[in-house]
Formats: sequence, C-alpha cells, structure tokens
Amino acid sequence: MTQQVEEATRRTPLNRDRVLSAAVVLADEAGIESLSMRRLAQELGVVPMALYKHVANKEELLDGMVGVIVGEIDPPVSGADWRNAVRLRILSARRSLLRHPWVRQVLESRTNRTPAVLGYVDSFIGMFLAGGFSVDLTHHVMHALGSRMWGFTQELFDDSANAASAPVTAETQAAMFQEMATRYPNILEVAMAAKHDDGSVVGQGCDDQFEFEFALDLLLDGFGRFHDQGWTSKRAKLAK
Amino acid sequence: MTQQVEEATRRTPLNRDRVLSAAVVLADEAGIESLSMRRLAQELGVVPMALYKHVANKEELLDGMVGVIVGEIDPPVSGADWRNAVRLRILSARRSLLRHPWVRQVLESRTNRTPAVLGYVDSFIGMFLAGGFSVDLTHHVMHALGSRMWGFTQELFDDSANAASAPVTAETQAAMFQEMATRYPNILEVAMAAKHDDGSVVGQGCDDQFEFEFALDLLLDGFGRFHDQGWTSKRAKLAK
DNA sequence: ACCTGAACACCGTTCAAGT
DNA sequence: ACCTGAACACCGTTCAAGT
Repeated sequence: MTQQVEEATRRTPLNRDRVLSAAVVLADEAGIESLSMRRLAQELGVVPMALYKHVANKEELLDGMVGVIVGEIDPPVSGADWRNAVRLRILSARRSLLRHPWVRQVLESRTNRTPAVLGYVDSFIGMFLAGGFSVDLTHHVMHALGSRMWGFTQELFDDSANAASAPVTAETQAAMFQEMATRYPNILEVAMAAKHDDGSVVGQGCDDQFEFEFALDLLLDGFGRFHDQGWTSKRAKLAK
Repeated sequence: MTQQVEEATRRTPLNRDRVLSAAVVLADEAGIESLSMRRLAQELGVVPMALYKHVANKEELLDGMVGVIVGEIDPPVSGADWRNAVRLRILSARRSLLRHPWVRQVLESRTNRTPAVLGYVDSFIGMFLAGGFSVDLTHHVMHALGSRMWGFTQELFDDSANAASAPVTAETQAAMFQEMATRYPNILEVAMAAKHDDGSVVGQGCDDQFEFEFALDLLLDGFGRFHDQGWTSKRAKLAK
C-alpha cells in the first residue's frame, strides 16, 4: 500500500459495509481460518476495538459476511416453470458460493436466521408455491434440499485441501496404491473408474459440477413425481 | 472426583485410547467448542504436553475421535438387498451420530481420510456393488449421497442451538410473528403448516427423522430407477 | 532419555483510564 | 461522550531447562 492510498483509506470513516467488505476480501484471499478480529483490524488500519462499533462480535461479523454473498445471488427468473426456476437459482447460488469457498463452512457452522438468509429462503419457498406445490410438500421438499439450495453438498472428501499440500513422489504414490488395493478395494475401483472416465491418470477424477447436477436433478425429478401424484405427508405416514 | 478415584486414574498410564475416550466424553458433555488440549489434559489430570505423546496435534485428536464413533456403527446386515442394506446402515449411522452431535461438525470441517472413515466408505461402496450396481453408477450415487451416508443432513436452521437459548416472552413472540408475516410470508406459511401437522403450537414443528427418511427414500428410489434402466454417465453426458 | 514449566504467538472481548 | 491501550482469560504448540 502506498502512502497515498493508506492516507485515503484512513480518511474514509469506518462503517459496517467497509468492515464486511474487508472481511470478505480477507477470507477470500487468506482463508477463513486467517480471519480474526485482530487481523481484520490490522488490514483496515484500525485498532481491534474499533470494529466493535460496527459489529457486536465475531458471530455478527460472520453473519454479515454471509449476507454480502447471499446478496450476490440472482433473484428467481420470472416466467419459468418451478423446475427451471429452482434449478437456475440453485446453479446461480452455486456460482456465487464457489467464488467464496469459505461461505460453505460458515453456513454450516451456525444457525443462520439473518434477514439475508431468511429472505433467500422465503423467495425460494415461493418458487415451489408459485409452481402449484402444496405447502405440505413444499415443507418436506425444502428439508430434502437442505444445504443443496445454496449450490453445495457436503462432500465426503474435500480435495481442495489436498490440492494445496506437497506433491507426492512416485514411490509414496505406489505405496498408497498398494495400501488402497489391499485395504479399500472398493474405493480404489470407483476411483479408478472415475479417473479412466476423466481421461487423465493424475487429475482429481471427479467432475464436481456433474455430480452436483446429477443429485440435484434426481431430487427435482422426485419432487415433480410427488407433486404430480398429489403426495401428502399424512398419507405417507399412514402408509408406514 | 474422590481422592481414591483420582489416585486410580493417575496410576493408569495414559495411552491413545484413554485420551480419545476422554475427549469423546468431554465433547459429549461440554460440547465440541469446549474441547481444548488444555481442558482435556486437565480432565485427565495431566499436563497439556503429556497429550502430545499420544496424538501429534489437535487435528489428529479430532480424527481419532471420529474414528471412535465410526467404530460404533453397525456393519452391513447380510442377506439383504442393496436398498435395505444401505437404508439400515445409514439409519444405524444416524443413531450413532445423534448420540454424539459434535461428530457432524467435525466430519464437515475436515477431509477425513482416516482408516476408520475409509473403511466405512469402502464397505458402503461394497453394498452397491454387491447389489449389482455398475462401478460408474455407484460412483455418482456415492456423490449424491454425500454426508447423508452418515445419517445427517445439513439443515438450513439448526434448532438445537435455539433450544438452549432463553425462552421468549409472549410479547416478543408476537412481534416476531408480525415481522415474519410481513417480511417472510412463505416461511411463515410453511412453518405454520408444520406446526399444525405436529398438533402443538409450541413444538419445534419438524420431525427430523421423518424428513431424513423422506429425502433418503427419495434418493434411494432414484438410484434404483437408474439401476433398473442401466443408466451410465457417458449416456447422460451425451444427452446434454 | 524422558518429562514438563515456561514461553511464544496468537485469540475474542472487557474495561478503565485518557482525551 | 467518545476512543483505545492495556489487560483478561483463554488458545495450540515449541523448546529449552531440569531430572
């Protein structure tokens, strides 16, 4: 930072938006684990306590950050049937969330009853109701969607962490292969098939976008089938 | 702790299992946020550094704790078709995980390539392969299942946190209702229907077990349909 | 060789003293 | 009335000094 920019930054009075934007940038660039009140204050050129005038505590800071990203998600497209509306909105959310990978963890780690999140959920529910879904079915469908409505899934193994680690030698790779073959043959078989499918031997093998849409479409198909059948939870419970 | 018990505890030499068990108990009773190396050491009546002889660091401690719980999950039942085998196993995992609510967060926050987790996943994949699923379909099905294979879903709003908070007065409840009605009418409508369904006005309204099984069965139905149709990812990609 | 007290480099947040 | 330096009560982990 040059002297000039530093001066200009310092002159701009701190406000909630500047705090939140700086926090988003910091989380994007340094990772959510590097986001501390002290570090954020330093980045803004203020004393740590100055932040507490604009956010009550770190929890509120994180809620606010999520709000910023949720605000970037496109509103529902108009004039589409429920399936397309829901699908496009989720894929839009996915694009937003992929730009800010830390949002997933923050969304997962807390109960998110902030206006931004509630507003998103409310308009999301609205897409099903507008599509003629009963309130009952909409309720259960929202549960089934869960965090997938944000465009992400809790994956079993997060490869993004692995990508940053040191490259493994051919030797250790061979040893890992041997270990996998004897102890986890099924995992190996599936992983090999995915890699073969991918064409590369080195690549991580899984097309995340394809996997996401596979599961999403499977769920949407199921929702549509239930809707067409006039499914109700009461009948489902009686059938048990 | 009486003097006698304290003596006995101190005489038992510390080992990895005792460290992990104590950590599990501490997380169960005090919550995962209260689990620190220092607090755990105190609980075991040792100096913090003594722990580092049995676990390399906190990450390894958490991995080990997950391993303890995963070890409690029932093995696959034999002689069942794939659908029942998978279903029963997931519901067994769910029972284990519900007894130790912190496991969800720990599983979500890390890339879990530990022997315990890999072993579980491997045997899980085995159930689909044994049911005649292609390796290809099994791969995508495992992705679609995601963390649901552990018996939990990322819910939008975690009510467990809310239950611990202070009870709200009738006044603030009415104000919240008013706020919801004007700003989040769709959420309110769904929430009201769920409560009515539940019979109570106060209850949290959602039957978590029902919601879980609703989504699980919807997915399993989809998997079965794909299996019967001889679905392949290659054909699915060409169709796009 | 083994064990561990003290220290290091952090946290989020409170609070009283200074302007 | 406003602002903030110092302090509090913690962290995980290193390391050197002590046995």
